[in-house]
Amino acid sequence: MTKVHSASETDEKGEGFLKNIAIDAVIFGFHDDQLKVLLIEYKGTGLFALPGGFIKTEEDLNSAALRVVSERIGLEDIFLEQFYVFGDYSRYNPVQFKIIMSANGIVPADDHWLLKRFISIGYYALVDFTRAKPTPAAIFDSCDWYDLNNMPTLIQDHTFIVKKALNTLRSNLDHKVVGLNLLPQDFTMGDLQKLYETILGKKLLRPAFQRKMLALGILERVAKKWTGGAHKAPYLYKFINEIVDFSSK
Amino acid sequence: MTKVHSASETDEKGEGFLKNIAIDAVIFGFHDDQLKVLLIEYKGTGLFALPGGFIKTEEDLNSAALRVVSERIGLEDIFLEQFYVFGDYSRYNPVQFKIIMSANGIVPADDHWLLKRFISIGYYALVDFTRAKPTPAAIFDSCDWYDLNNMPTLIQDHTFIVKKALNTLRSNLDHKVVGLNLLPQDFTMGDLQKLYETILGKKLLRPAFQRKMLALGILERVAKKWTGGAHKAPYLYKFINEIVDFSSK
DNA sequence: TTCTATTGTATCATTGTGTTACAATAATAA
DNA sequence: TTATTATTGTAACACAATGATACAATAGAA
Repeated sequence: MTKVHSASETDEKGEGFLKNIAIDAVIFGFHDDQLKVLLIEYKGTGLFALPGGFIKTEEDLNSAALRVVSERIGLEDIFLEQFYVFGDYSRYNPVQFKIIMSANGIVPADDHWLLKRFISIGYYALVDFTRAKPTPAAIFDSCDWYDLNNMPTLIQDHTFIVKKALNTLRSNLDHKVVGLNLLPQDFTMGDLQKLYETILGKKLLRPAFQRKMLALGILERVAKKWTGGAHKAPYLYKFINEIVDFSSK
Repeated sequence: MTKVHSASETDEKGEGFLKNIAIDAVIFGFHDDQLKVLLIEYKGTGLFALPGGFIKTEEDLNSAALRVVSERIGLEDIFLEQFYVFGDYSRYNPVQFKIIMSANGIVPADDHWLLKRFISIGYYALVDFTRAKPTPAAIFDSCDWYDLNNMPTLIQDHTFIVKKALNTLRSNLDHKVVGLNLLPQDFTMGDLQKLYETILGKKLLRPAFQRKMLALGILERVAKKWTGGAHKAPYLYKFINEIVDFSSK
């Protein structure tokens, strides 16, 4: 939920946005053998949250989600997918939003639209860490990457939302080509394996992993090789085309 | 979308419900070797649609979905799961709802809440056909089962929603025990195989199917046998406990 | 008792995966 | 130049899962 970045969103009635519906985005990156999540911090509150936003009156839901994510990281080519809708009544807690608005000099009326109950549609995004440019909105103190297992406390049920997003990512690992979106253009088989191991939270056997990945037929060896340490140079790979889902196999 | 069954839902402002959010339910049943879907017909319009409803102000989203489904089939023990949120702006078409309301003697003002744009949260349900009791609401002419591949034309994007629900069901077939919810208490291995074949839309090999199902360890042989034709009597099985998801395997 | 249709399962081939082993190689050091 | 070392690429084997065929068991009908 609840990036409040434009004048219209602080409007008492929320004209121009759909009521009672928010989008929360779990944006995953991968760097230094760590899964990262993008979090924002509301100005002057010390409150951390997932990036989020609302749906404009004439905007497609998925477009709204893409807008919310790309505003935060400055990229357009993003893997983005709905994973769950969070709609328990117990999520409803207007107090925190009063604090956030107060810290921005807004004293909302009790029937301000942002203090109403919201159903939140959860999206998860996979982005290339090396190209993403975390960009805070006006009412954020910060917008940055955090290690998945070293996050600050988040508002509402956002920690749970991250957990659920990770579970979705894990179970999609067999069906979708995840690396395509989390790794730079070229990468070694070791890089890819590290990514998988980090997402799954367990070690994989190298020969079996390599054999399986090559058998998928979605990797292409780039003729170039790596330079670096005192050992055999690994191949660099890239993904062949835009095949993203191969669940039919 | 858009079962209009209580006085409050025809209220101009939609007091008591969340705005801009609807629930659409794809309720699957299985009978005569056919997958069935429950459809409703709006009174005096010839318009067919999925059963649906809205979320009460203090109601959990999933509870609302359960309420919507159980009101239609009179069962409480239902497998029910979110599968997608339909939120394209092109879904928005208030004309059909004017027709539906007119046919019920309501002439809505142009800003009637039901004529606003709705985001629809799609749920699919699996129910025991033999125990379900399709029950129309006051403003329906009918509420009945239809063969999945012989449905009438549906309003809005409801045909697409059914298609997407079926795809979800198919890809969940490996992870969830589907038969538990679509078959009566006791069934033969042939019944179970027919169900799988119907969902997947293709033939399966009998020995492999039987071996795999038995290996899952979720079936229990009921001592009784079948009586009927001029051949060996099959065993009757039932599902052991409430294991519904075994994706950890 | 014989015949027929269907069920339960054994069997074998093929494929996929876990595991170990080892040759190939890129830098460094002798 | 040659050995050393760390890592990569892949062969090879064992084992499990699955596709496919075959056949014995059996319930009713002829």
